[in-house]
Amino acid sequence: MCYPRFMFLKFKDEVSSILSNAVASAGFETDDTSLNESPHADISSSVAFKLAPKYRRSPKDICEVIYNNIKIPPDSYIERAETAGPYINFFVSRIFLNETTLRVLLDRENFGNLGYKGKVILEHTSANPDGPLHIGHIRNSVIGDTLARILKRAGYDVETQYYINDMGRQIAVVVWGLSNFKFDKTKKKDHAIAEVYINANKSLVDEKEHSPEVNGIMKEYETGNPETNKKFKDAIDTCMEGIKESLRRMNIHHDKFIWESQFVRSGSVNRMMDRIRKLDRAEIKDDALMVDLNDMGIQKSLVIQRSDGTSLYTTRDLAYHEWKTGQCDRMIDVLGADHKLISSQLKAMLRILNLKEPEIVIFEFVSLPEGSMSTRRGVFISADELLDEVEKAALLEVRKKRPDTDEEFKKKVASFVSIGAVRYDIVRVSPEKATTFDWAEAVDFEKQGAPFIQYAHARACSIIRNAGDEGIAFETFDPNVLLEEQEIALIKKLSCFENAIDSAARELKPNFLAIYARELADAFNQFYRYVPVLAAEPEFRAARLALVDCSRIVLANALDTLGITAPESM
RNA sequence: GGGCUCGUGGCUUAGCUUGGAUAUAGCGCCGGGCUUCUAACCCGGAUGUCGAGGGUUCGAAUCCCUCCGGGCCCGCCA
Repeated sequence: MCYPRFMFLKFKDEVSSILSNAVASAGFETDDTSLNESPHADISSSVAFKLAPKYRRSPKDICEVIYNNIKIPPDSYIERAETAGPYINFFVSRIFLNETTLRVLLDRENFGNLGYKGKVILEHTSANPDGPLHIGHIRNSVIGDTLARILKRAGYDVETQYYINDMGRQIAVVVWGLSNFKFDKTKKKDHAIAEVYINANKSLVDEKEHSPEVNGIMKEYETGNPETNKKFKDAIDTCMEGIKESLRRMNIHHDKFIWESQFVRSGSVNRMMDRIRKLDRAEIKDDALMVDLNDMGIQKSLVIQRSDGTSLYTTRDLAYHEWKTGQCDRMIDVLGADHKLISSQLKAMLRILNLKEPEIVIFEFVSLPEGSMSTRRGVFISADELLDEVEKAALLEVRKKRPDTDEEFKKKVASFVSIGAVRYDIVRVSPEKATTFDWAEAVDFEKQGAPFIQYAHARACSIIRNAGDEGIAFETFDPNVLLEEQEIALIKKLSCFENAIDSAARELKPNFLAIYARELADAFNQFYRYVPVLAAEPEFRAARLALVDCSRIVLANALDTLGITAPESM
């Protein structure tokens, strides 16, 4: 038996095509069927409004004429169409509902794969290795990792990269600091590096005579002094060990770590500068190489090469993107709002050079109630501290709610609940929203966050488990008996998973999926409350168990795509 | 000063790209529900000049303009 690949998306396509035909046979012309989601229907069209001015007739009138030309074939995903004043409302059919359940049970953990093809390189986090990740950095990490998971589920071959800015002044400060200040071996390594970095910065401000030493270190690294190289590598490896540990704790993995210095060493930065020098728009000003980007809407000239001949961050970033261009179909960079200007300069330069431009996902800053964070000044809340505190609060919660369980179970639950809560809180809000960190909110488990969704999944597992214990089978079932309002609402919601993945992948908006997951959990909880499963008559019981299994699968897929554990028990 | 961006009930927030039916949801508040598959749950209620003003439109939270407020950026830093 062969089921159509997409559920809700296919329904939408079918409505669109049937409506287009109806519009045409009614004698109207438009390429926009104006389909919208609506509380009044499964999908709704306001096409009559669009046609009204052109044909000088009332929307209601036009709507009526189009409606009379709608022909729904048998076996359609569309049950019926209705007019409601100027609107045409469409409703899904029994076939659609039945096939949705069968589709989920067939595809299982692959449900949601849209068959998109191509290689994507997604860069995220890329925090400077001068200290631990803080709560601003992990907004980048969580958005980036969730996007990578969404794109993977949609079918893309995704490679994630962490770009290590090892040639910046801040790393030179760390290297200088390591030979002048104590490295606290009792601390987690990235935190110990931060301590050195903060002390070094303080003394560089107080005792300005050390500043040339740092400049010297930087210069030696750019030219490639072996002894200096080793110092840099040791410092960075040390810090990255701690950063990777924090990322691992949050279920975040990078496929590759790319050092910006490799592009200097390989000569590709020099080749890039030579190539740019030959451009008509390039000019030498005070011995520095500049490019005029005024016609690209960027007033500021971009400096490509310093007057001493060395490269700049942007130049190296150009070489990095040139390198990526040859290896993928799409490049995505997740960057903080401070990179808005520089990323548009980068894109403009790549366009001029006829190279692939990255798609940039910008997220706004996370600040503390007292102001913005700074690793350099030591003003930040680390990801480790946040996770520790949230985990502590979660443990209290588990003790309260599951006093019957052993300590090991409680700790395990506290761990995945806290990580889920942190990830979900970050990913549920639009990246373009600037946020202020709030401890009370971070440790609040009352709100409908990740634990709400995880709990719905655990409930579904529990029913399946109980059915197994009682020897109740549901391999064969009749989906036609799923007629309760909550059952139908739940199946419709299951069918929208593909839609959620599709729009999140298309628009690079991970928050779409976060909202979907919450709505799915909501639909399942209502079903759970009103529709008995194990206590129902056998034919209903089998179909409902199948629906519970579908819910379990899609909840698990949604949680997995959000990088959050889908627990069997909590 | 210039550029970009955000402003939606007490708080957090969806929708804005592509204008359409009573503006989404959560927290908190008020009231109800555990002899029933895990109550980290469910149900009901109160709470909105969608920052302000103007414009376009049959119709604006959504598009345009002005203003106000917050954030970010404007280095031969990264």
